[in-house]
Amino acid sequence: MPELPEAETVRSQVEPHVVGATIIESWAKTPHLTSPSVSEFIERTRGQKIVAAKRRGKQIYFPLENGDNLLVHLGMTGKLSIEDDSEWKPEELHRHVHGVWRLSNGKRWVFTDPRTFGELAVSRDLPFLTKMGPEPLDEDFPVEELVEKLGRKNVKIKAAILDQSLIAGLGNIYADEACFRARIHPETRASAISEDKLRELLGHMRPILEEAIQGRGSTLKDGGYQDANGDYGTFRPQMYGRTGLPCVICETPVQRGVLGASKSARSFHFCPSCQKL
DNA sequence: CTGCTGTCCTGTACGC
DNA sequence: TGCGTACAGGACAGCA
Repeated sequence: MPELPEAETVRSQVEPHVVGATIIESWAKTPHLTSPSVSEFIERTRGQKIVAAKRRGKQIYFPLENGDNLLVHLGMTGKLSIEDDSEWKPEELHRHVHGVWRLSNGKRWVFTDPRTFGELAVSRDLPFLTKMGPEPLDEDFPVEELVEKLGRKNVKIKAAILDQSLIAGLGNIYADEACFRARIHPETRASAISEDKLRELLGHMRPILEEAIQGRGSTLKDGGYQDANGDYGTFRPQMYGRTGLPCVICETPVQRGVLGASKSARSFHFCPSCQKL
C-alpha cells in the first residue's frame, strides 16, 4: 500500500513528464474522491501549466501556474501512470480510472484506484502542510521534540507513529518495520517506553524509508502496488506480511496481531521473541 | 483535548 | 462449482 516511499517513488517518476507541461484536457468522474466537485476539478485544472511535483508525507501535489494545486492521494490502491496520448472516449476507459489529463507534451496522465480510498483535489490552500507532523527524511527531523511528545501519549506505540499529525508518512508496513528494528512490541504504550528507546525508534525511520525509496517501494504478495512505470517495488519488509515465517534475527515465527476494534482493526506483525511487551 | 470506534470501497482468498 | 463471508487499511467524523 502506498506510504511515503511509494508516494515519493511515484512523484519522482511522474515529475519529468508533467512539470512544464500544460493540461490541455482534464477529465474526472468520481464524486466521492474528487473535490471540491468533479466539475470544478475539471474546470480549474484544464488549461493550467504544472510548475512542480511535490510530496508531503503520503500526499502528492502539483502546484499549478495560477496558484492552485492539483492534489493526488493514492490511498490504498491508487496508481498514477504516464502513457502516450491518443484519442479516447470516457466510456472506453476501465471502470477504475478516476482521472485523466492530456498534456501539451503528447503524454496522457492517468489516475486509477480500484478501492477508491484515494483522493483527487484542486485546492488553493494546502492545510496538510502545517497539520502534518515532521518528515522523517528531513535533515532537521526533530527527534528530541518527538521523544517528548510520544512520552506523553497513552496510545500504543504503533498507533502513535501511524498518526500523521505526529510524524508524516508511515503506514502499516513501515511502522511495523520501525518497531521491529527498535525491538519494541507494537502494542507497548508510548508513555511506557524509555526516552532512549524512543530515540532509537525514531532513528530507524529515515534509514528504513530511504532504503524503501531505493527499492521503489514495497509490493506485497497481493501485487497491489505498482509504481508509475507499472513496475513492482523491490523493498522487502522484514515483518509486514511475513506471518508464520521465521524472524530474520532469531527465526522465531513472526506473529500477527490486531490493533483496535474489529470494524476499524489494523494488523500488526512482530517477533514475539525480539519484541516483548 | 485525548483516545477510540465506525465508515467508506472492491478485488481476492478461503471455507463449506 | 458456486456462493457467502472475511479481509486489506488511510483518513476523518463522531463520540465519551
